[in-house]
Amino acid sequence: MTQGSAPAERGAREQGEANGVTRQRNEREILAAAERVFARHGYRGASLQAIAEQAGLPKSNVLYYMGSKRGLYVRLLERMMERWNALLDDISVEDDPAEVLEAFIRSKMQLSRRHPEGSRLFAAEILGGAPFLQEYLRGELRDWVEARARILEQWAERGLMDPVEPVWLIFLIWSATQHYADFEAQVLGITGRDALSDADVEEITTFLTRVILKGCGVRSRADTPAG
Amino acid sequence: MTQGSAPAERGAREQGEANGVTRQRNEREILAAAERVFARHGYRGASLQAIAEQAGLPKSNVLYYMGSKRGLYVRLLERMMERWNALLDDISVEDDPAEVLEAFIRSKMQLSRRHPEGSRLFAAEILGGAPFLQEYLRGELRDWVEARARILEQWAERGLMDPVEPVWLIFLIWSATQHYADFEAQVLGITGRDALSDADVEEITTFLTRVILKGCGVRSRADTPAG
DNA sequence: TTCGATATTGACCATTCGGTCAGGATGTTT
DNA sequence: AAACATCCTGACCGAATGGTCAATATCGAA
Repeated sequence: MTQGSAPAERGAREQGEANGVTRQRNEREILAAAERVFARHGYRGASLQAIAEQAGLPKSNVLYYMGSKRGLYVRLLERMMERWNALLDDISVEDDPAEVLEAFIRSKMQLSRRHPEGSRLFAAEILGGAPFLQEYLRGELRDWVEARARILEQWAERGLMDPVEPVWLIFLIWSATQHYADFEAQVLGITGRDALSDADVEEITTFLTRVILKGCGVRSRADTPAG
Repeated sequence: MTQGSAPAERGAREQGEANGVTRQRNEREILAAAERVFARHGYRGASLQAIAEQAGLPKSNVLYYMGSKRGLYVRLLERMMERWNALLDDISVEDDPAEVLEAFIRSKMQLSRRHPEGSRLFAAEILGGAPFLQEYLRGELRDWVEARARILEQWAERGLMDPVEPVWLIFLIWSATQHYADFEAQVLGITGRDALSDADVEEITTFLTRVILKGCGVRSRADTPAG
C-alpha cells in the first residue's frame, strides 16, 4: 500500500510518439472508467473486471495499457493532483482578499463540478488513510497551504479581514466545496433532485462566498459598493 | 446492493436475554473492528478475514455472530444513524438562533470526534452512491433537514439572522464538521500533527461557530455581551 | 453425572481477484 | 510478398473472497 518506485511495467511505456487514434481513445476510456470505479468502491473494492467492462474492453487489454491495478490508480491520483495544483497558483499580499477568496471558492467549486469522479477518488484515498498520498500531503500540499496561510495572516495584520486561523479557514473552504461532489448522493437525496443544475451551483457558490467572506470580516465590494 | 428485508440470518438473533459476558465482548469487538475496516476500505474493499483478525477471532466466528457481511455492514450503518438522529432533536422557533447553531456545530463536531470510524463509514457509503442508505436519505433525513430549514427561515423572517438558504447552511455545517473525521489523514498531514488534541478541537469549534454565525448575521452573545 | 442447547472453528466450496503468457490479429516498412 | 513490430485477448494461475457445514467444545439446568 506504499507508493515505492514504479516496477517498470511491461506495457504502456512512453508511447507518446507512435500513438494511434485507437490507443488514445482506449486510454481515455480506461482512465474514465477506472476513475468511476475507484471513486465508487475505493482502491481495494475496485476490480479490473468492472473497469474493463465499463471501458468496453477485455480485462487483459486494460492490463496491457496500464500495466497493473496499482499503476492505473497512481496515474489517476497524479492526474487529479495536477488539476488541483493548478488552483490559485499565483496570489500575493497585494491582491484584494475578497477577490482572491471568492476566486478560491469559485474555482474549487468548479473543480468539484467538472471532475466529480476525480474528486471522489481523492476523497476515497484520504478516507482510507491516504496510503498513496502521504508524501504529497506532508510535502507539496503542506507547502501550498503554508504559503497561502501566511498571506491570509498578513491580510489580517493589515486589517483587511479578521485574525482567524488561516489553516482552519482553508479547510472550511475545502470541505464546503468538496461536499457537493463527495456527498452528491446525500445532497441529491435530501434536496430531491436528479442533479444539480448550473444555476444551483451558482447559487451555492454565491451563498458560500457571502457567508465565508462575511464570517471572516472580509470587506466585499458586494457589501460596501460605495465604500 | 439494495437493502431489502433481512433474510433471516442463521445466528445472532435477539439473544438479548440469554447473553453471556463473552458474547457481549465478542460482539463489541467485532463491531469495532468491522467499523474500522469498512471505514478504511468501503463495503466491497473490506474483507471478513481482515475484520476477524482485528477482532482476534476466526472468520467463522464473525459469521456466526453476524450472519453475513451485508448484515454486519447494515447493522453498523444503523448504529451510526441512531447516533446521528439523536442530534439536535428538539429545537423550536422560540429558541435562540445563536445558541442552537452553536450547539449544532459543537455536537456535530463531537460526534465526528467520538466516532471517527463511524463517521468515515458513513462517508464511504455516501461516496459510493449510498446504495444502502437511499431510502434513509430520501425519507427520514430529508424530513429532518426540512423541519430545521423551516425554523431557520422563520428566524430569518424575524430578523434574527440573514435570509440565507437554510439547506445550504446545514450542508455547510455538516461538511465543515465532518471534514475533521473524514479527511483526518489530510488534516494531520498538512498540520504536521500525530493527532488532534481536545484543545485543537475546541479551537476549531470556536472558529467554525464564530465564522458561520457571523457569516449568517446571527447575533451571538460573544459578539454583543452587553446587548 | 447426564443431557440438551449454545458456542466455536477447521475444512471445504464456488467464485472472483490481480496478473501472466502464448499466440493470433493487425499494420507498417521494405 | 516478406518481415517485423505492435496490438490484442482467451486461457490460465495461485491466492483470496464470502459463505456453509459438520464436528467438537463449553456450559447451565436437571
